[in-house]
Amino acid sequence: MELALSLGETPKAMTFLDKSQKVNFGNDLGFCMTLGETGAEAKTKASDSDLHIQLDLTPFSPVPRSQTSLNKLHFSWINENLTGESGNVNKRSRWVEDSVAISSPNSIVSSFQMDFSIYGNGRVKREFEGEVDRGTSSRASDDEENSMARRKLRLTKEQSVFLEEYFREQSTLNPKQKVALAKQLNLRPRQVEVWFQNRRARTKLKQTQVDCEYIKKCYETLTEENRRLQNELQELRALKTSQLLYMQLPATTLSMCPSCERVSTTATTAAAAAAYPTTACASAGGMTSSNMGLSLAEPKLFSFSPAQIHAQRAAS
DNA sequence: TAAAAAGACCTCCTTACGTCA
DNA sequence: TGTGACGTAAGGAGGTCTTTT
Repeated sequence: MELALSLGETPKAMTFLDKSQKVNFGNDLGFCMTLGETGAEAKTKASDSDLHIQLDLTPFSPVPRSQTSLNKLHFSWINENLTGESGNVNKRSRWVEDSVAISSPNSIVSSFQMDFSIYGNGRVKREFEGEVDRGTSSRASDDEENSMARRKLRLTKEQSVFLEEYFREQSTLNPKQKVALAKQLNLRPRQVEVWFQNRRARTKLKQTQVDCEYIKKCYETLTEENRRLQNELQELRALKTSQLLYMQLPATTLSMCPSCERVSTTATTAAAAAAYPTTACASAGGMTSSNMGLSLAEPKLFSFSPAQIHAQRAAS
């Protein structure tokens, strides 16, 4: 394990481009913390006597994973400052805000930035190089700047993880928190803001997908239930009809209207009167089950074939 | 005190870019 | 090496809310 701490005036303005010159840590993680202005500001103030402080921690000091959610990030410095001795997550927000509150434009603290460019596994992130290039390249043409403005900068894994952890606790940021987070992660406040906006959109999209799946399952379940109930209802109706005929109607009162060919009980019953209220049906000469040789005892009571009906008509 | 203007921030939609199979 | 799918950073439009004038 190696710890390198640099305090004091730097011979030149520090930029995060310098990390390419640092030790190759192999699988270890490099951690560069910088106090001072970086990027364009650092470039423009390179000749100033501003104090620049750079702290390199190589690699991360081991931190127990079990303390707080933040500890899982293995950002030891953050853990100490954001979670405090009690590990109370609420302290993080307070500290983040305080870090802004105590900042003044002229203080060293105000220009504090933390480089989260972790270059492990020999993989060098170029995002910040582009960021710095963009900021320091005052000689770039407007066209180049315009094209760079749209250039997409992927956040490092560590930045994303940290933002995710923060988002898990609160999905929105107030302006102070936004600025503080941006400073910690060496991002622009706008980037932090956009990240939270997109993150909320992703959360909402996922929730919508989950809701859709749930509603779809509910729909399928209800459709099946509805089909089952419809079948049951049909059976019950058939059963009820047959019971009514068996229990309430005499066998000889079943009749059929020759004109409309509908089967009914005799017109003298209330049920028949309700079923065939027209005088045509009532006076047309009903076809009784008795004169057709049918019996209510037979299930095929209502099964009159067209030939039967035709024969009955001809006879009448 | 009410109304208009300004600004910040949000959601929604879209675009552009980086990554990966 | 080229390509399409996918994830995501970022831009823009339009709405809402708060503050200022």
